[in-house]
Amino acid sequence: MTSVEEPARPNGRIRDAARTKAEILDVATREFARSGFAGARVDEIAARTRTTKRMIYYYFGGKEQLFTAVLERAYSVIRQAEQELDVEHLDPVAAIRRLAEVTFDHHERHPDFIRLVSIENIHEAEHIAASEKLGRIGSPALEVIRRILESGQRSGLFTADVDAVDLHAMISAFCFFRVSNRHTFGALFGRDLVAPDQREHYRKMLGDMVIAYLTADRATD
Amino acid sequence: MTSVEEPARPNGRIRDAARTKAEILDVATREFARSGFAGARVDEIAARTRTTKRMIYYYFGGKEQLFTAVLERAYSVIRQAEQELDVEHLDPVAAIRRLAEVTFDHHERHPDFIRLVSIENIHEAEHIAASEKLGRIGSPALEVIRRILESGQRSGLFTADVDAVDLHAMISAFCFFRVSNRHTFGALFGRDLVAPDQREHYRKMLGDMVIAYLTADRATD
DNA sequence: TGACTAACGTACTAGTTCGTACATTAGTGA
DNA sequence: TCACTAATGTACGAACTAGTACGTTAGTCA
Repeated sequence: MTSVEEPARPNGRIRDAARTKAEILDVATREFARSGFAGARVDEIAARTRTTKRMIYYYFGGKEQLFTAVLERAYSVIRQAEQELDVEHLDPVAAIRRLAEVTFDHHERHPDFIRLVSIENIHEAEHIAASEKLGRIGSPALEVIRRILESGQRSGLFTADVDAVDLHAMISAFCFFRVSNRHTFGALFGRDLVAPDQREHYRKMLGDMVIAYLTADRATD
Repeated sequence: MTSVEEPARPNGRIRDAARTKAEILDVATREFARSGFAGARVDEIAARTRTTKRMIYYYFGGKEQLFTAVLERAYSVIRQAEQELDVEHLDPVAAIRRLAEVTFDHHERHPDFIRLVSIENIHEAEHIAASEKLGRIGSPALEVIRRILESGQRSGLFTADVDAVDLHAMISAFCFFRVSNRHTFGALFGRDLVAPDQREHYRKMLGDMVIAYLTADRATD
């Protein structure tokens, strides 16, 4: 019997379900984003955790459900960011530009999220479809866009025929592509779309594009 | 010894290197696009072919090189389509719109290509980097864009500060996202971006967006 | 016509990978 | 304080998977 004051946990074993669960999700997010669903290894995820593979199955049930949980958490982060959007006090043009910039920034700051969404699309969104939390959840940004658009159209600043979901798709497309296709685009055209010194350039380009589209007088056909 | 007239090849075995190779590439394209690189199974690809797994290794060397060969062929198809682009006789506005539409149509017609590119981005374009055929190949469309832009800017129709690669990225982003993110977008917002009855709508939207951006008078900062 | 080789097929293996049976312990409430 | 359970760890197995060793045959050219 050693008289040395041992730390309270001789085996280094602490119990903290919440921490363990969160740590698994953190590591799984990185691994799935890095290697795709099939490419990610359950053993590898476990190894990068302070716990064991057993715990992944204990808490999540399996690889598939783990990926779904990763997606659910990733989407909840973006939804939270969108909820903090505060642009209603701006005039429509400034509000839309601000919204586009926030979207732009979020995509840039969360490349792992972009990769997860790309991967989920390869799997035809089957995990989203199977998730109760994610089905048809929409996004807070959509409501904001709807209100800004309406205000801008009422005042005659914006062209009348633009739909909120379409505008959201347009903004997302630009932000998403820039990050998701960074590597092939860079390899083929020799230009890094995510280079730091190009950041302001593309941020402005997005805003200019959206505003130009919204304020152009289109020939009615 | 049967006296029945056997077909010329009693074992059904015909030799045709070109056909075998092409068939492997066809099947591999579908399988990689469907399941991703790690998710695709060499045995499955072989099974869907009239030949055997042995031939995949005989002609391509391995799974990795097979994927590279699939990518090379897929890119050569789009480059060929772009080379047939004939818009130089149009005025700049019409030419850009036409170019956008051709890009739009090509993306819609080749969803497997989109998926392969998404997958290659998950792998950070390592196969493109390793391929002699694909490194920095650019695209014929770029040269076309360059010429139209120059002409439009010279005549004062277009704003001066637009770069050809950037414009190509803008057009590609819209076309690519619509196909690549079809499933997650549909699941989250309940709208199918590739629904046939929405096709003309989005095609027009892309053209309007690009022309609006190119002809807008931007406040210089 | 017969020898040579490119093209092809079969059967197998070594290593991997998801998942689980079973054992153990930390905390907690009676 | 003790029993009970949620939380955790270990060891293992069945199935899969990329890749290969070895044998065979169709076409062609000397």
